[in-house]
Amino acid sequence: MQRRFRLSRSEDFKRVRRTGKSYAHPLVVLVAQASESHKQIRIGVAAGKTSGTAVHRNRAKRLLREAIRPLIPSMTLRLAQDNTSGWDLILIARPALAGATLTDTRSALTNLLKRANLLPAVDESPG
RNA sequence: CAGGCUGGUCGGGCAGUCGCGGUCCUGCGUUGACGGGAUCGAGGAAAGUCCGCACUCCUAUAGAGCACGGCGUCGGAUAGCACCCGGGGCGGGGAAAUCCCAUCCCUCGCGGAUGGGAAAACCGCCGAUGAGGCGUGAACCUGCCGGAUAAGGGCCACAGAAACAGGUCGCUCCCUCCCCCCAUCCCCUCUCCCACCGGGAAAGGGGUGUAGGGGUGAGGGUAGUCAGAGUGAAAAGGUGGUGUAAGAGACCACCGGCGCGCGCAGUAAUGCGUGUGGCCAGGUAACCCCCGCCGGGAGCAAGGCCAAGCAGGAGCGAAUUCGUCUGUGGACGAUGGGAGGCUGCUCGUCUCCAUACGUACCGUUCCCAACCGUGGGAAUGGUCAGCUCCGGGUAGGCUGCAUCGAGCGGCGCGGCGACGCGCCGCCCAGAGAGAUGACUGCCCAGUGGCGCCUCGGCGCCAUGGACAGAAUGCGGCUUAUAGACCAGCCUGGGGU
RNA sequence: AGGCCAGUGGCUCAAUUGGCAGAGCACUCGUCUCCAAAACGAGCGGUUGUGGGUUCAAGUCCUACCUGGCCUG
Repeated sequence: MQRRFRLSRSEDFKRVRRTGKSYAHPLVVLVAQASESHKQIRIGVAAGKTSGTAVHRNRAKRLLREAIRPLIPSMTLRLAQDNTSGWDLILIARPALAGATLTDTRSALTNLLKRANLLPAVDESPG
């Protein structure tokens, strides 16, 4: 995931965390909010101190980025279908993510994105 | 072969696919939220932040004093360092294996577990060289380091007479008093001898007590003394003797410690030897303190630059008439005027202002009323178009900041070493919600299982790689770390 | 990045100049009660966060580490 698709501003994080809608999973938490200022998907990744030391925090964030990377084209397709505006997403790692594999994380993310109505429900093979 | 210690190196490798960040180059009928290529991309600790620096600001080549803090054996190394290197002193640790014995267990053997012990030689230490004693004695590792004579203060619980110094108990000496014993003297009784006036000897009892000797007890002393006094972590050198009224380093022999002098070794700390002196010299300075040395403070979220905006500050700053309506407070319109925007300037156009300053608004102080909110009065200060200049802090962008450095690698030389010098070669991560990841295959250590035999090797299968992620940089230290390899040293056993 | 503080029984806290680790609540047992509660009495419960050091002696002093919390911009 290239850097320009990432959420990086501190005020953006605050706004999404305050007004966005959240979806929880034992491995990860998704917070999503529609945005009118741009027409794309921006994704921020966070791992708190409860995730462990710096090694574990970095590993959790890499895992989340690698897991959501193949799901971005489906989401853009879905947004093109709805002709809606852009979306800001935040993925927050939970402590159990340290022992998870890539496939576990990817299925968890697919589940969350379908619940958030950000993936085409008909498409059963993402990526 | 088994085990130990120390030092050093590495910290999985190769290939493929997808993905991320930096730099450079590059493509275009589409200059894009576009594509392509090359190259580079975590560590020995990046960590903790315990020290020392570079660099930046305060703020100026941080210079002096005080306070405060840190450090403190000697020499060296270094830009610097308290922790680096090499010495010195004092202290602590130092497995197992081998042999023997005891007990227990079992698959009964040259078995295992636990506990205890270990000769000679050699070595180390104590002991004047010795005799003797102690030690299964190693390699090696590790903690600490100014001053408590001869600046001063504090503290040393409990116990103990006493915690550092005079005194207490005690031991002596002297004086006084009481008592006892002995000797002298006197008297009485009995026995024996000479012998018959009597004398002598011995035993027992009593009395006297002046002078004499000894002992016990009590009281007292400007007396001597610290040998002894159960305690305690610690009690003023140790052992033996001389000596004395009693004692004591008071004196003597040997030894221990400290100070001073000399000689030798060493740059020095210090060590060894020797002479001498007096034993007055308890511990604690990781208690205050004294001596010597060092330190200005803050930190890359330091600091610099940029655009916009805001708080705030300073300054400039114009003043006409006419008409209509009216509740006479004002409102509207016109004319010209003022300030500014658009522009390089003029014209033009647009916005705002205007006798507006008052029965306005905002504060402060005082008085009155009121339960409060508040209201009334007085005094006093400020504001009332707009523009110009200065101008923050935070957030944002650029920078500091990623190639020139206390830099890295190799070789050689010097040094025990930390390290230094010379030559050659190289440029080596740089983000900013924070890049180095994921998957697959093979190999390499390691572990487990199975099979084969020459009994420690081979083959197959499965499993499988720790601690940990740069954020201004660097040098030490500390802490975490699966394992692998190399070198040196030491102990024990076996073979030759 | 820098600075500061704390860690003591299950919980909340004391411990003066280094000198026998304590209090309240909780728990257990007993008295009281028909039974509880309350009250009263007794008891249990500690490697003072961990390691090393100084000292005769460490909760206290020094040092290294671990955990938790707070402050500044």
